[in-house]
Amino acid sequence: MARVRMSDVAARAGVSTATVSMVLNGMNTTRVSPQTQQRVRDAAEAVGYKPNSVARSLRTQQTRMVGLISDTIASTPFAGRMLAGANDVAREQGHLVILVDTEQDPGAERQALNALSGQQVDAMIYASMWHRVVEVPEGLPEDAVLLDCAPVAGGRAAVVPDERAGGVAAVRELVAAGHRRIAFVDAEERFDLVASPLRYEGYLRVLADAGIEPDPALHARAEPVAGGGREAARRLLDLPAGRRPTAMFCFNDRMAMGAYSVAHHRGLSVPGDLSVVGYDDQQLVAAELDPPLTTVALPHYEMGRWAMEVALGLRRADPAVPYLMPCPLIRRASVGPPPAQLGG
Amino acid sequence: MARVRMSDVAARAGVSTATVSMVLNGMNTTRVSPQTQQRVRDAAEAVGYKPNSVARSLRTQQTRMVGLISDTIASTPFAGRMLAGANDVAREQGHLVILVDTEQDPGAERQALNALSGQQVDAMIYASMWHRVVEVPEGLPEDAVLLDCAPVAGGRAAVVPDERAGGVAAVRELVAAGHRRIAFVDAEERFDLVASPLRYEGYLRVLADAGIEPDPALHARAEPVAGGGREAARRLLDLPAGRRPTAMFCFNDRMAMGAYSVAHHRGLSVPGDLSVVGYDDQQLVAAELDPPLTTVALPHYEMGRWAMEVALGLRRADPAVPYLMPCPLIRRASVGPPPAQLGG
DNA sequence: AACCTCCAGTTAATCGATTAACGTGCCGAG
DNA sequence: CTCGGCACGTTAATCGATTAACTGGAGGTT
Repeated sequence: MARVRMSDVAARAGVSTATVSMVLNGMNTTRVSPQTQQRVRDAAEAVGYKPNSVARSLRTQQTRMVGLISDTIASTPFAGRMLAGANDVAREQGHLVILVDTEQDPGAERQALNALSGQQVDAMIYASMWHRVVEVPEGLPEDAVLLDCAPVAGGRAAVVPDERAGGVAAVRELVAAGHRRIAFVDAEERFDLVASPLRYEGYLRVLADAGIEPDPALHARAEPVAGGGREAARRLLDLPAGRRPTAMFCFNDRMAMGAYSVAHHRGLSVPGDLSVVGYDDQQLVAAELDPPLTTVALPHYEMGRWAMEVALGLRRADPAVPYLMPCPLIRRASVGPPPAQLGG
Repeated sequence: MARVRMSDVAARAGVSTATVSMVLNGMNTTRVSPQTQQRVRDAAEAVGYKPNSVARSLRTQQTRMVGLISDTIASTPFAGRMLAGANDVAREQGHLVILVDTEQDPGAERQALNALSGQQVDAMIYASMWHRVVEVPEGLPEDAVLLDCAPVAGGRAAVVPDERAGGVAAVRELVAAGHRRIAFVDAEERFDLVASPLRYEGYLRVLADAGIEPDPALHARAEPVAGGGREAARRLLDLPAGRRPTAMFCFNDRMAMGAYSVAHHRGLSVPGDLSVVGYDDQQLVAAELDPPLTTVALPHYEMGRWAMEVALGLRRADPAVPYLMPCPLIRRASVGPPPAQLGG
């Protein structure tokens, strides 16, 4: 099972390895007669020749591999779509991706950086599995691309979701359905959670455009999980009749799940009595809720593609400011007009 | 920014590259005086030497990289945990993993196989993102390890979840709580879906052990998503009072979600009126349901570790039969005793 | 005839490490 | 004195491809 080398092909075709190399790579084809080219190709086929990319990489100083460092593959189900986007572009370009998970351990991060640069990767992507601001690790190459995170200091190519526009789209959907008392079921404050304030800005903007006075009581914060969503939804639905929201824009789909379950416990129908919009378009969740959840999708696949395209030089990025990837609104069945008795 | 080579270190330390290599790799250390060793190390440090793994790999014929081919990174949120397990072991062993997603396209699969073998990977793992029987792609090395799938023809190292034991654990939990009318909310039949019949076997086994006559009406099949779960749960709860189940073992967490929502619509409380056990322990879902779902975890992380350990020769596998990884029962709050009026 | 130009390849250096085989100087034993 | 052996390294071949520089001969020009 010894691998067959180029010299084996050369011997069989009765030429030098230089000729084999040229023919197989299509370089300087004018210098080799068509007959010889065919002989070489036949020989390669016959012996089952597969080029050794390690040797080639050593010589050409290009590995056609890109390193993808991420802080956590494990803990989020979004990772997959991001990897898929990056992977697809890499494959289209004949590149391979080396995946390293540092589990947010700075030691592992340094080690990974070393391993990848030792491996002579052609490009590098540094990915966060949820949108945040990161301290760029020392030793990350200048031309590395940041994926789903923005560098504290700026100056790097980066792509993040356009959270504000997403918030706008979500709330606009609710306003368009006729709602005026719209709650924002927000996540608790956290220094590195950049999504929350941006989505809130979007929310406020739409209210302003619609001439709706924002009611601070309708901005409920809780832990961004289903339990938090339930807690916040309860507080909101406990408000006196006139101040109670007819719609909730939730920070994420899990909080929306919580809102659903409180509504159902109180005998409120979604969207008959309460409209809900989520965020994330979480796989295997948003579409599975009853009714299916209208939500804003986090463009993980697209961001993955973008990052890889920039990394491979297929697309230019402005290092001054992160690229904002649009978050499309996914219309399902959790938004309807506000209930009639409150309309009048 | 030219990379520094071993010869640079050698020049600075005033020795040959052979010496540098020996010192830095800790080989034959007796043949180099401690002073020289120190000089070499200092020189390496001073010039910031990082070994070039491409060159090393060419020489040693070992790349310290393992190829991980998967059919779909994108479409399942389980992928992450599997990758994480594989990655952790690889890292512990100083290996890197090259990830290739073939998107179940046989062309891409062949291409990936070529790319990886050309890349001279030291080992290879072929992963499916859900448990099934696969036709091993032509060209997959003999010593590749199958992850979350079993080869139709056998004869390969492989690891899959122990679905039967998982079914046993789930149903035993229900029996232990006092239930005797236990439904199995199953997936529709599908030739390559191996989990369903095995979980059903586990279910039947526990009933037999407990002396409970299985009722065919309690084996409900539907599409394995929330909608299917709702449909099946409705059929089951429409059964006449005496035949109605007091507990449901659901094929997956999504079907369990469906069962929850039907129960709630009918004013039934979980687990007061209906106990539910799921399967998968789906991230961001099972624990977030209200009440949190008791379920059987799919051991993705552990299977990922196992596969990588076998691939790297850390552990022996029996190629005759897939290794069955235990599926632990995760106790949360959806199981209780059956309602009293049916107990007497 | 002398010189040039193509054609159709070949030779050999090179990428950056690893490692088997080979010095050298010095000391002690016989 | 001379040979062996050790301590401490060095030389050079090698991994498998790529590619700049070269070659040998046919044919065309002046």
